[in-house]
Amino acid sequence: MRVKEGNKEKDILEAAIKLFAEVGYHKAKISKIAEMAGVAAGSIYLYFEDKEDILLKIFDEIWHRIYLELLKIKNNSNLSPFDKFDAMIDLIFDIYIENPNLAMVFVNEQNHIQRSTPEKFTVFYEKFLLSGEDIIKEGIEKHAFTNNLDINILRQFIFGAIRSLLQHWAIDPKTYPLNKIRQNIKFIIKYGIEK
Amino acid sequence: MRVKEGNKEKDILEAAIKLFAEVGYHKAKISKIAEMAGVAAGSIYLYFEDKEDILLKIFDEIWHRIYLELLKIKNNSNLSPFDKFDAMIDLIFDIYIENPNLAMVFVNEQNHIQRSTPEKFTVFYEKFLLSGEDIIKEGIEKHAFTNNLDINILRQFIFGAIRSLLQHWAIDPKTYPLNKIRQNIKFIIKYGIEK
Amino acid sequence: MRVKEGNKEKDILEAAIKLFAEVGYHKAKISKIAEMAGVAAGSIYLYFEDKEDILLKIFDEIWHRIYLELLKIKNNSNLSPFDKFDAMIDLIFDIYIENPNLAMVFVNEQNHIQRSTPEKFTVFYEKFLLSGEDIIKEGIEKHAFTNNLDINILRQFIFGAIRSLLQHWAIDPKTYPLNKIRQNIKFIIKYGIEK
Amino acid sequence: MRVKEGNKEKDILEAAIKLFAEVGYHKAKISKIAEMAGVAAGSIYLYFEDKEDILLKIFDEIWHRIYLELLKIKNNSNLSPFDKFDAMIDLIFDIYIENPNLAMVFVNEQNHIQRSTPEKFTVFYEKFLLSGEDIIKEGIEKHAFTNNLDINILRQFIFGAIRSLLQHWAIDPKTYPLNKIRQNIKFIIKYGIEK
DNA sequence: CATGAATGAGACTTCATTCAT
DNA sequence: CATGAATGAAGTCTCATTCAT
Repeated sequence: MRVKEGNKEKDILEAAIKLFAEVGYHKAKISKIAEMAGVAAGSIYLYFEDKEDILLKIFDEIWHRIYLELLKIKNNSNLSPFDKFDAMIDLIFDIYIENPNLAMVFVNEQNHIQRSTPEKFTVFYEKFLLSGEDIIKEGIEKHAFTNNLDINILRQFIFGAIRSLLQHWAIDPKTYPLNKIRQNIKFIIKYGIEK
Repeated sequence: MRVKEGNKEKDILEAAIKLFAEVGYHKAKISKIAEMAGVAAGSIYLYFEDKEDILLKIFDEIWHRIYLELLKIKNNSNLSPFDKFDAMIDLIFDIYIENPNLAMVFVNEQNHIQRSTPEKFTVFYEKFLLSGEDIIKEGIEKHAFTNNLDINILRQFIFGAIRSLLQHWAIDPKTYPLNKIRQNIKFIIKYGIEK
Repeated sequence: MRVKEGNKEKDILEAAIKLFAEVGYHKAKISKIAEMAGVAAGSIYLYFEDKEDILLKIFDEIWHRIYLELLKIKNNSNLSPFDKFDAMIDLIFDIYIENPNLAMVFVNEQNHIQRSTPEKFTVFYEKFLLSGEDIIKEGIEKHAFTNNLDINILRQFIFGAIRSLLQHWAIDPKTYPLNKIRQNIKFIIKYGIEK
Repeated sequence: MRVKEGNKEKDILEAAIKLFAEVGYHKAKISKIAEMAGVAAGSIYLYFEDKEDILLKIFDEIWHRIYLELLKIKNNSNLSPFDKFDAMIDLIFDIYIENPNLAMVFVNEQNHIQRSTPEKFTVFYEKFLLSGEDIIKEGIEKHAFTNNLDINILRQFIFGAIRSLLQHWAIDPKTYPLNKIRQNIKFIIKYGIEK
């Protein structure tokens, strides 16, 4: 009959996302996360192995959600390759509109965590990439997308660009309004800059 | 006996670039940098204010060089907008081909340092961005580039994409060969993926 | 439903003996003892004041049993001084044959607990020593034992030797088989090593 | 031209011996050792890997010294088996007379450290035991010592007894004066208690 | 009596930085 | 200028103990 049933882990995760977003993973102190989550410092270790495990679980959650959504898009036979492509871009944006702090953590710490403990990094990231690849492949096969491009490179190109822009939006939303970013990204990737 | 004179600062900088590339800024120890540079740990503080100052100077040097090169390109009236655009892409690539470790530091730590002490961050980065903007503006004015895009967004789009790809190349050069990356980037940005 | 009644304290004590034997007092965690005893961690504090109290009660039980047995031996007028001496040695061995883990705790932790909280240490230890002293005194008075020796020293000599050997037996029973140890101890103490 | 050359490590070791003797290894805090040694807490880690390494080095030093002395005794062809035996007992006593605190650490912590990290435990202990064995073997071969005893058991018997007595002496030197202990030990081991 | 989630004091250890030489 | 031993603040994590249920 625990009153807070299932809430402490979430509280900690949310506090961590907020603090990681504000000061970065390395400057975020466990004691501060605990304070923000309204729990004792030691309690964090009831839910997480160590500090890095918090970050790992943040990414696991993000990528799990993104992956599941992308799967729906990929398997939706009513959508054209370009529809799917647009939906894929929207997907990422939508999730981060919900939680701008998550965007910050996502863009700033993924490199760190992925290099630091690649073996523990969420499997959903890899699955997501593969599904994204499938969508692009389908576009090429259906002659909607050019076949002049390497899929690996294209994939990283797109996500690198998005990541960078989300980061700037999170810091300075006025110069980089989200809808404009979204439109611009879709436009460039489709048509390029050539007039 | 003046052979090494004036080299210590450079030695430290090079050692730092190497180590930051390998393990990241936060896990790089001053004592290790000193060892790699062949100087005493204390000597680092003769040339740099503190650990962050090393990173700051690395970025200052990079962006200074890039900026000066971009200025030449921008002011070269023999080049068409697309020539200038290509040259700008090449510029970044060329510098990192020289020093792959620099690429790693560049892509992994710029966010950190830029948010951590924005007031100290190199002025050349801003100058570089402005010059890049000028090149794009010129392209738009000369009706070479589309005017459907926001310049700020385009700029971050391009650099985000490049940064991400350089990072992947540094980790896994076989899957992401540099020349292919370069060609693909130029192609997408110009023409997009639509067939 | 009174089947287990009164057993929890014993369960905890047995679990503690096992764990203390395996990893030592300081590395034994209350939570692990609880798990091994099949009770909740908090329940341990219903039966014991604190962690040290568990150890105290283990020693209390051991020494109480040993003391009572020794009293019987001491007061058995049918036994010669050497019979009593042998019985005293056997007594200790017999108790530890029953429970090797107890031997480990006994030999490893007695020093610690005796120094840490001497005021709480079991009274039966002191009583045991006094009874042992009586047996030796009787042997001297009856001219069975030499009177060249200090009783205090002899007492510690014997128990130190036994403790050390029990410890080695517990770790490596093949090199130190219990019966051989027992015989050897009796022999040395009686006759010494001189041929 | 360091003033304190080579002294800090010794200061720390001596402070650690003192504190380990007083409160035991587990209750001894690094910060307290540092304070007693007159160094900063962090400085301890310039000389020792971690807390356990301090204990390891204490034992390494003790056993190294004992072993070297025992070697001299063993190889001294002027000594009879009993002379050698007596010298061996004296050896241990002499070293601990110099430093009673060392005796405490020796008797209280050897079990702990030997079980905790046996792979790191000093090699000199093993060498010492082997040399001690040789002396006993020689005594048996020369028909000075009885051949009714197992060497392994005898060896542990002797050292267990000595260790226990040293411990009591360290706690309560009046009841257990060192010379008396020494004499008694030699007597019992030679002749036993039988009159 | 029993539980076990929660606590929080406290320990070890790291490492950027200093400063006497 | 150069050194590198020394510093000590600060951070992560552990675990005996408590207490609301």
